[in-house]
Amino acid sequence: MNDRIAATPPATLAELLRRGNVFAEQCPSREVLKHVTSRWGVLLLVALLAGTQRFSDLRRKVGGISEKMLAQTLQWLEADGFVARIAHPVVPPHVEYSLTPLGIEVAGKVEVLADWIEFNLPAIMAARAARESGPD
Amino acid sequence: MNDRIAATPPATLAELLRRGNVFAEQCPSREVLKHVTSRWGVLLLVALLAGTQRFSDLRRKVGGISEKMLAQTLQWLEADGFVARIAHPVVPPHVEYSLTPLGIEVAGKVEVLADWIEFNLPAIMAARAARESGPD
DNA sequence: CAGAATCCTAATCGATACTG
DNA sequence: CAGTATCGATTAGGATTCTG
Repeated sequence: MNDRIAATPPATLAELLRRGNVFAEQCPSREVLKHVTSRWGVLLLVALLAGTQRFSDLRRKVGGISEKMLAQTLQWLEADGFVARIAHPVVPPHVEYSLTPLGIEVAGKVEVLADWIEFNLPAIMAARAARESGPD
Repeated sequence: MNDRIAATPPATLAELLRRGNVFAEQCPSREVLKHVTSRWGVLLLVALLAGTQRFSDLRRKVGGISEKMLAQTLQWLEADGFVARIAHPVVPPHVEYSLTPLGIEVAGKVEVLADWIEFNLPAIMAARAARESGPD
């Protein structure tokens, strides 16, 4: 990755940002992060934590997702090595999606974030309300 | 929140997805998640972990961000209670942004995710390469 | 059933210019 | 300096149709 900032030794994204470098946008990780944190990426990853599922299962489970977005997001995640796709060559096509070991890990991180937000929603909404009415 | 699924007792997003409900899209947490995982939201949160900073500092530090997006994203995060904005009423305007306690927490989760990706990029790229050439 | 292809709309983003 | 306003370009995303 980042050829031009390769000199910086042990740099996580966080490190880079703290230092002031931050042209990490030309780094592949930006792309991966985008897939993972995309609207449907988050939901699909968490949904797939429940185990192997078929295309239509996911479509039903995730809800408002269109076929197009489902297919596209699955392809992103597959290309990133997070999702494994297994197509059974039977007459009515049967394809199963599951998380790879790598995918299980990211999905875990995403789930932590999503759950934190869900859990802290009351506090968040409270802070929002307090700001609106309170300290004008 | 979610009036219609209020019956479900202790439901995290993950729980909802695993069960098959998942119409969490009409839930405020979807919005918060969107702000937090947005392209610039991620970067700003992590950047702000370094401490209080001014508008132009953030603009410089985050890099490719436009003024518009910086202002907008900061407003989102402020409205969600993650960022505190302090404007000093001096002649050349001086405004400082920092994370609230709540913001420090989410930023931490986001940082974990971002760092995981950064750290595992080699493995991700390897998986990608292997799939392209290998098991046709 | 799984998905590719097409078309189309609405939202997003970025650059520029302007204001207090 | 710290924004807001506006506009054009890009993109995400949805609905529909078609195929193996």
